[in-house]
Amino acid sequence: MRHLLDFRFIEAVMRAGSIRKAADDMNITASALNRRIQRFEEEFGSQIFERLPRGVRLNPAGELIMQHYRSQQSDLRRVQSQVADLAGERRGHVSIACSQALSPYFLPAQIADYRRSHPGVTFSVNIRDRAAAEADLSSFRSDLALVLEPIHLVDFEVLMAVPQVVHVVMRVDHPLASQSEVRLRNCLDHPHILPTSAYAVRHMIEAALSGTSRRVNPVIESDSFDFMRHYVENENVLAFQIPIGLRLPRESGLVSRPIATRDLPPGSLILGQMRGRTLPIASAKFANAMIAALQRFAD
Amino acid sequence: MRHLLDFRFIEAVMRAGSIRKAADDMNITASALNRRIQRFEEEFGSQIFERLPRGVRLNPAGELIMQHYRSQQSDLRRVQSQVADLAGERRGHVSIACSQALSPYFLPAQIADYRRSHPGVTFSVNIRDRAAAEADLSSFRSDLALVLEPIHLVDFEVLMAVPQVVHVVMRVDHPLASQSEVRLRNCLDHPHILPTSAYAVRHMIEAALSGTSRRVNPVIESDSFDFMRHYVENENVLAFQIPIGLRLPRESGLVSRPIATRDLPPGSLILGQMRGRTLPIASAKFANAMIAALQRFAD
DNA sequence: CTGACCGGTGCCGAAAATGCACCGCTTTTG
DNA sequence: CAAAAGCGGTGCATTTTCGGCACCGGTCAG
Repeated sequence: MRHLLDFRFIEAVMRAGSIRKAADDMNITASALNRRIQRFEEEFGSQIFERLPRGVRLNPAGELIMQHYRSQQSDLRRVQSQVADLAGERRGHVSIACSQALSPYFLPAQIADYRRSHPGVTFSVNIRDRAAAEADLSSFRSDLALVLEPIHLVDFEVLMAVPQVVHVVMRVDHPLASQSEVRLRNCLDHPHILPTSAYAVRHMIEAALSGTSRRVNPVIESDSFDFMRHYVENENVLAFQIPIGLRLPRESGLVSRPIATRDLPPGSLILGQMRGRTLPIASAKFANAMIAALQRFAD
Repeated sequence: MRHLLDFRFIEAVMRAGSIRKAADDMNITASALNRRIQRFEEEFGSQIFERLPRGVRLNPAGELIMQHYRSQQSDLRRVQSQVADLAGERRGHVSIACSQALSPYFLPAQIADYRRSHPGVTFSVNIRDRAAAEADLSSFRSDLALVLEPIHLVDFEVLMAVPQVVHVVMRVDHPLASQSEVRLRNCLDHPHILPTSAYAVRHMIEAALSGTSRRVNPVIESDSFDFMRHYVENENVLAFQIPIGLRLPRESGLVSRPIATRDLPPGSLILGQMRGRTLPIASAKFANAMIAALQRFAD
């Protein structure tokens, strides 16, 4: 690195014991080297070489300078190696803002899978509603966002989108469980619970009802899909969730059924970044891995 | 020092958020600065800035570079101070981050005393809350920190610790003024004012109450102990402060009483530096002087 | 004394850095 | 939708810096 050039010359002079010999070693003229030394001493504020009749020798200040140089050198090597690791994606950090639906199954599996091949990469996962996720992107708090039906799409650059049909979650003994697809209005006829209006599922359902006379009438509102999932086990109500956030084993006593898409158009689960931004290597690579996984999920 | 020039420019760009603004700040043209950045990135082997539509922003490699720069800067200052000491001139600079309680009496007295015997030594005093003080240490903005109850990050090295019993400050006509030691719960029964939660005194009181049903209920919250001290003169409320920050002459009309230590354990006033760092001569010597003074204070 | 070797300096040309004008692009503004 | 304003980046002429050459004064070995 060029900014350490003076130190390299100083080191050469120290080793050679004279400016002329060092100049010879470094393939420059003695006068040029001499001036470098003098200029350095002047701006450092003190001599670093003792002038002897037969050459020069480091004085105590010079010893300190050399010590400083070595520490500087080693720290720079450390930085460069860290950066190299960063670029080689053996190391790095990925920050991602995502909807709650991704938190139980999809994202843990994705990250674990990625980390099996890139154990040096670390992650920040922030659960955000769709407004906050985009805010995180534009304030650089997150590199990536994986959100259902984001709001603005202005600062938001879509990397991948997969449709998600909203499902209704209920106990197996619920009357609607016998149907393979349920109508939205039938859901509203039964007690149901809904996320708060900050969440896309609520927004989608209300948008679908906007042209009709029906309105939602939730017995419980919550900002936690996890809570709502588990509440269904305790009271025979209907909850809503998208398939990527669902995994209902037989022993859970719960089932999910898709809502007819003519009642409720599928929402888009969108992976995005801040528009125009060049992502860190690790984040870009992880985004590619997720795109592939979402592709498989959509099929 | 000229060899750190590139870093100074990089720092300017980081702060300004754009090359053009930084060029303006540094009194060169944008093209020259632009080329400097590009040349640096080329010889460093990796980009340092993300290019955004509205400017540039440090990327992770750039963060590492800046960290490297700060450490180099501080180490160079150390070397120069050691050299100055070598040359027999007692010069140097001490930068210290401290809690507000130190600002009225202890630190001015300490510094004035030190400067009587070392008039060539200059000082920077930065009042910081306990989180910011440690941040200053690790970013090399301060050599020393003198803080009540620091958060104890890993890279904080304790040089000296003295216990400080929290005192309650009130007017002489306050009902509690007749007691030589007051119970914390009695304080809460009277109108009281408190520092914001960034400060250790607030944190200690809330921690002491955490196992109880009592809560603080301050009529005023402030980040200025000086303001709070003087507010007590205007309304008959209780304020809190540690003894090192207190000196209440009779004519002030105020008195202070210790809070029972079984209610509120004493906090530790801690002098510390960044772990593993070799301080400049001036700072190390001043630290020793302060250690002696704190020792006397504790007795 | 002499020649070899040393650090240091004046001068001049080469090289590097800078300033200026301008490009292509995006965002903001009217 | 067009104009204006900012942004990073680039070609070119100019200025500044740096290196090479010749040379000086001093020390020292033989």
